[in-house]
Amino acid sequence: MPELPEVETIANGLRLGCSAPAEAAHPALPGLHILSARLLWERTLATPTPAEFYTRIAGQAFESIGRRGKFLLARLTQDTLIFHLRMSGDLLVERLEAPMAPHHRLVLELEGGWRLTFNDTRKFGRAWLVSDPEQVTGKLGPEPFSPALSAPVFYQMLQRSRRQLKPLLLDQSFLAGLGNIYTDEALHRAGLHPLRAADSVPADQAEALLGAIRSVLQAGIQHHGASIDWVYRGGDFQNQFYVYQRTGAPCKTCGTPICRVVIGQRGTHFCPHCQPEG
DNA sequence: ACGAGCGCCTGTCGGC
DNA sequence: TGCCGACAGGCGCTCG
Repeated sequence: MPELPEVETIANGLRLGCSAPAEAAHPALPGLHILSARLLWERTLATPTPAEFYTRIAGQAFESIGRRGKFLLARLTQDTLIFHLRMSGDLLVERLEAPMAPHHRLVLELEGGWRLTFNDTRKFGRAWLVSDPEQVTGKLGPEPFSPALSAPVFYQMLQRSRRQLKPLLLDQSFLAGLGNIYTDEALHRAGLHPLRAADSVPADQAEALLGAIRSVLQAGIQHHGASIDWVYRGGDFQNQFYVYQRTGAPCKTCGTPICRVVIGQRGTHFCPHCQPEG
């Protein structure tokens, strides 16, 4: 579940805790101490070595929870613990005595009988424990909601690239946080073809694209993200899709069947009428 | 500088 | 039923 709105949803849950359904209730992380760590799949930990990780993280406490692009950042007493969920990662706060679900890859034992678990079916997710988060997030492009990212700035960013819009928007060093779903949805809202060359987009359409990116991400966050397949956390943005996974279905705007093509090895969905080429 | 291909993993689904 | 390929919300690495 790992695009910006899903990571934001998970970060909010860890930051604020949850009291609602009793079986999912858990405390907020900030303030809680980490007693010990256990790695169940070694490659989940990008850095440091497991031995150093265990000794360094024990005794630290969570201070704050943040997000940068698709990275979730947990600021600890001394270091920053960073997660990237990739395709199937998830973070859960559970009772220590609860049975261990399949696919748990990293477990932090917390004070008060709780544990933070990183669950990741496909094992693509990664964790880092670093003193400076820039070591991990340093190459990311701007945050989509950054006030510094004005329409003229975004237009200039597009002008500097001749790449196709779809792969460019997926490039995290260009803009941080978009993935396959929200890119397709944003391009549809902006009426832009995914193969369109970035430097061919005029200023007014660049502004519309930035607005579409922000509105689709905002809608995703308001719906607590999208829940697809086996990964379900209560989000329901999947019911709001206009193009993603709607191949052959009528466009909600004009009725034309939605097309699916492969661009940069990623399934890409668009309306050939609302998003004309050139 | 860029795109294509592949590796990393597990699971589901549709077709035969 | 069983097998097999395609596909999946990501990204880093090669190689042209």
